[in-house]
Amino acid sequence: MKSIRETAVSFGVTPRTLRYYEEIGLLTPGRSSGNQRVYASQDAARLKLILRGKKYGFSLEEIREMILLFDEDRSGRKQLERSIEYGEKRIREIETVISEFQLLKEEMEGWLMHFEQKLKEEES
Amino acid sequence: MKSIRETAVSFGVTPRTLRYYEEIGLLTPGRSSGNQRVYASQDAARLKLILRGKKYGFSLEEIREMILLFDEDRSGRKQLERSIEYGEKRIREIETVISEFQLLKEEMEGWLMHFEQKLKEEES
DNA sequence: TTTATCATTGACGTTAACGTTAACTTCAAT
DNA sequence: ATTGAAGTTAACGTTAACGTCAATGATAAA
Repeated sequence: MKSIRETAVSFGVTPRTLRYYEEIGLLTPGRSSGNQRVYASQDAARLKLILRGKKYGFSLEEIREMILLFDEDRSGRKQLERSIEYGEKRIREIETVISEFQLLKEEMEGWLMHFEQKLKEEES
Repeated sequence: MKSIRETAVSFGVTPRTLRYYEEIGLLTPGRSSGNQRVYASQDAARLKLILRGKKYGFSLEEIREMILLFDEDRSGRKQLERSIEYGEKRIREIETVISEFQLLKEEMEGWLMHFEQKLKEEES
């Protein structure tokens, strides 16, 4: 059971971020006798999931939808499969970005060779 | 020579976007006798560059800096060496981005497996 | 020439994801 | 018991990248 600051520090975020995530329904930590937030391991696990999702370019709203679908639909797996498909679509998009960057890199290398050639011409 | 709407439509953006890009110094189209913006092929080329940069996740500010550097390099032909140096730096940066994206893709596949595993647990 | 669009500048509105401040309350250590 | 750090809610502030008027001028089609 950790406090809000301990949790925040261990995940590299601010307390405000944790309160905000709770505000939009992404986290639901417990409360102490004095009404202070207490974060259990399940909360930490969910936070880890959220931060990973963010890293992968999902908006908090998208992450919320995926988590809610998962929570609400434990018996019906149809929605869950759709969540997975959604993620796989994202992966394919990333693959596209990678290949485009590779193209850009090759373009730039060609552009550079043009100048390197000019430089050599001036040396001679 | 195209009007603002023609240009916007052909690039899939709105006129507001083009005015905004001009406002922050990303585009500098000419003006007609009646003070209306006219977009030449150079402007279209630059717009293409901007949109490609956006697609790769660069902010407009980052794109602005890159374009300014690019312009400096092109006008100062005496600084060929520095141009090449800059280009090589950019290529190394792009290589970093590519490898980061590849890592991201792998991690994301792991993230999805979290859901897929839960799916299998429900099956049993 | 008269519409019917289209364009211009200026200014305020919008959304996401928090930051910041205020005015308290609770906790931990002395 | 006191004090200083940390927590609470509520509400307003911030930034990027435009969206959306409003008032007015320019242009193209019939």
